[in-house]
Amino acid sequence: MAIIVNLDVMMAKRKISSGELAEAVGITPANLSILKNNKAKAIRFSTLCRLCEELGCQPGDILEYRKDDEE
Amino acid sequence: MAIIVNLDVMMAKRKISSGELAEAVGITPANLSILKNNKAKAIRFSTLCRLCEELGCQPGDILEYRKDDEE
DNA sequence: TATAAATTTATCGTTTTTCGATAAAAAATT
DNA sequence: AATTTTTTATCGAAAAACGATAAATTTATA
Repeated sequence: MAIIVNLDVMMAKRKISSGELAEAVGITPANLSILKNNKAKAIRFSTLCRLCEELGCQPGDILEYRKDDEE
Repeated sequence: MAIIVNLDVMMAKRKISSGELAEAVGITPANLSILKNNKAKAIRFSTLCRLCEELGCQPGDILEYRKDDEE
């Protein structure tokens, strides 16, 4: 099982690029990429907060719990 | 704005105590308490994962983005 | 109400991980 | 093909989780 970071969906909805989102959220594009591609092992609430704010969404729209055998 | 950790709701639904949940998830009751009472500033996906697994829920059931003026 | 149990708070040390800065590689766009 | 965007990688510093532990507080119970 794992936690999946699903930023792409909301980014597509808001029509915002990685560069723009990184800029808006205040993290480097490199770090956003790590988050976006499930390379991160944790997240600060401050970062999650700014992501939700910028994307106008809830943590549940970004984070997903998935069992190994699912999907 | 802030990220709110809302474990109580799911714990009540599953009728599980803090002690039991800590035990099941594999963290100390002290650390679960910190998480549960919004004293944590970040969370490891491995911990969030085990919480979701044990409570049979999604991250969205536990984490909430809330604007300062709301609620 | 007194006692016991559960939960919360606090501190310390260690380990983990974010995150910035940066550069290079890869991919996508024009 | 050239440019832009995104991803990957590395390094170091700062932040924070987390365990262990103990004390304080709250809650439950006899």
